[in-house]
Amino acid sequence: MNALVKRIERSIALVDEDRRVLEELCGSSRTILRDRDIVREGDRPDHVHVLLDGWAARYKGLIDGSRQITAFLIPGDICDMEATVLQHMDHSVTALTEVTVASMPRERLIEVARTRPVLAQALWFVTMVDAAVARSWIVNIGRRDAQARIAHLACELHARMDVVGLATNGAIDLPVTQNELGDALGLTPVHINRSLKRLRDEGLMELRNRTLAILDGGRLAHSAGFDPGYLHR
Amino acid sequence: MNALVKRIERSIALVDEDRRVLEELCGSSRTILRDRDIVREGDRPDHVHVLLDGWAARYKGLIDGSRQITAFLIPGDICDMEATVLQHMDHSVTALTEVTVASMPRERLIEVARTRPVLAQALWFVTMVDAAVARSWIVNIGRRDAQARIAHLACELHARMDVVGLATNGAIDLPVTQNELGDALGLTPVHINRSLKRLRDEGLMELRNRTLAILDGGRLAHSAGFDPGYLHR
DNA sequence: CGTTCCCTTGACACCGATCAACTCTGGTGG
DNA sequence: CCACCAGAGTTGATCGGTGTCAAGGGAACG
Repeated sequence: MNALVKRIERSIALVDEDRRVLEELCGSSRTILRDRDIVREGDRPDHVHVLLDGWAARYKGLIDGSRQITAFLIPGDICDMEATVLQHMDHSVTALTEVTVASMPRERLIEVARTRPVLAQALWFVTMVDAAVARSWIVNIGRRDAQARIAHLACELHARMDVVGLATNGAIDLPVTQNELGDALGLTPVHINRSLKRLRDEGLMELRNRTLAILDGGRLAHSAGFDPGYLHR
Repeated sequence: MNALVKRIERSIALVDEDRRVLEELCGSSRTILRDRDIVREGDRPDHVHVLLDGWAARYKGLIDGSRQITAFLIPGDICDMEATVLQHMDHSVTALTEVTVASMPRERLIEVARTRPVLAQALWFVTMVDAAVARSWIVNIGRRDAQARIAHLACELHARMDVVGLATNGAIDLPVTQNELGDALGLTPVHINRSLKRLRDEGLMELRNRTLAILDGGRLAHSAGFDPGYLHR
């Protein structure tokens, strides 16, 4: 089943007709290769993309060639809601793995939002959660040391994957390199590596073979100061 | 004139009736003292607050007693749009100065959004810009050193104040302590102070008597890697 | 005229960056 | 099947930006 629908129905009751309209909106999908951009800064896409499978990342590039990832996107996330109301994208979204995305025609989406209040509310909902996650990243990067930052991100991703049914008893697929983690957390890959080792040595979590295992969720969340309220499940 | 209306009309054309409805929504206003919270984490406010005058800040408190500011709010900004669709606030908003806020009844706001598509679009617009600013803060805190961070924030605030007509040739009122700047930028007040001194010594900007003077906008923006695109003016 | 914030400055400690080398793994082509 | 190679992970040594601690100065306010 469509990950977006699944995610929404965790929080908002849809009638059959809503669900049908939503799934029809996501009708046409295509696959994009790893390291390809799904949308790029400056674009004004006429379709809004929904991630159906795989991992993607929002990022902004800096003049010195580095980049900062501002969000990890998992199935059920919307890549470029911005495109509906703003003139152009102010950041890019890239595929971290091979992904499949659905394309919702922009005009049709706007019309649906106008004619089906519950779906409009659902779109508001996912947008606001997205913003809440961004704010929590500011807190994470601004106030926590490397180890807690990684731990907090692990908790967030596990919780979000759980919502769309992609978490199996304390483990998720996390096909993200240490380099990319560094770009997301404002740290160097070297330091990511050292901090992962400490988390592993302390029996809190383990990232190996592109899968993240939560070894002690309670202590991990505590050490990260993780409070899932902002995810609004 | 209402700062929210002014801000929206910079980007979206309103007919008289839209403007009238919007100003009526902002009809009842009150003033709140400095250091008082406007909304608090966990609240489910039945009114949505618009900042009409003064400065406020979104923040999240951490267990160790510190806090991270995730946004500065200026006239025309909405404090708690979250309240319209989510169960509860995931962060607090506090008054940095004495402020005056308008209270829009939640239900009435939702009804207006449903019946007046242009106003709905306007609400989307301010929400998306808010999110874009949050993402740019992630980049700022994640990738720039102290001096560039401060410079970038200065550029952002000047640009935003300009939109609502509160910037006068390179200077804005900025009634924010160095302590609060530290809470916003993930730095200690001591280091904020040193970095402000360097910015002053290099003739880039000056913060004194609660007013920010941009001395050399070009070099300041360059040193900060500031690209105003994300503000979508 | 004292008190309270806020700003300022110095000395020192430490977290994370940088630079560099090596290992491991999976994929590719001879 | 094996040799090679590129990307990713790992680890050590050293450097630098920022935090911490501490003390003092200045302005607003009762």
